[in-house]
Amino acid sequence: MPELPEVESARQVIDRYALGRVIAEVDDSDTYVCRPHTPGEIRSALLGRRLSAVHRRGKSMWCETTGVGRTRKPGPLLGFHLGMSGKIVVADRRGSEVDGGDYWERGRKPGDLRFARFRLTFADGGHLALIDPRRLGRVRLDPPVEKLGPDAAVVTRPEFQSAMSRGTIAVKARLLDQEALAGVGNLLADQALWAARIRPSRPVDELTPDDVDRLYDGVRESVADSLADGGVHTLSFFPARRAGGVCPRCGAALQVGVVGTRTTWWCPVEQV
DNA sequence: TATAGTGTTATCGG
DNA sequence: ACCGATAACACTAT
Repeated sequence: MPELPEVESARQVIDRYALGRVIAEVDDSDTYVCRPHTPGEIRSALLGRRLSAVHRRGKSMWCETTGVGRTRKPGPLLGFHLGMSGKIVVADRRGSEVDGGDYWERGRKPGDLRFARFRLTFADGGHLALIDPRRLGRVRLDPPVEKLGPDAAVVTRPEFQSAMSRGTIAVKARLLDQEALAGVGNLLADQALWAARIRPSRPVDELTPDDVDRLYDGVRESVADSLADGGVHTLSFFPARRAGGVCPRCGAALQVGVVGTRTTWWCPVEQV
């Protein structure tokens, strides 16, 4: 289930395997995943064009599109969000697939399009599909990416300080706010707060400048590690995050609760 | 068998 | 304006 590193690997799959191919057909019939568009709206915007570039900010991706004519006229942006169960697969003419890695959905067999909620068919016979059993993902034209905060992989310290200022909300809830900081999900948030030794329920207005500094380091380090190691499952705090789990540093029994509506694990001894 | 879940968005109430 | 809670989505893992 995707967080920032999994979205980045999906972006790389599109970048490497889908760019430049001409769009010959579009299945945008899933009205929930393609909301607020009506069926055929994305199709008619994309037919005959090609994907020319792909970007990521936080957990959102979008493709630039261009016409195939001499002018390569820029067209609408095609946005993707993987939600909680989404996965991008790109296939060649023979149906042979590549995807962003085996990070979830271990049971799915390559080529299984049962849960394809959106599909571009290319003129060469291959396709790009969003596989998404729970339909929590999203495909839309011209996604509002300008509303997102700075990307967690490249956010600067001053930007982060600004994102953590104002209000009284729990620090974990703020980390999860994609308009404040884009790309931190539930697991990365727990990891970063554990690394910084900060209790997830601490109100942001009670954080000291030193707390914010350590949290910045924790976020950057957690994101960098998960990007380097291929996903949030590789994070050091992840294995402890279960019933009976103990703090990997001090061995204390972890505490579990709900913060910012999400299940949260933390070390009650070290995270104060 | 029952329940929780690595996400987002909209809405309601305080 | 801010914040917490809830529902919706529909499937998988435990």
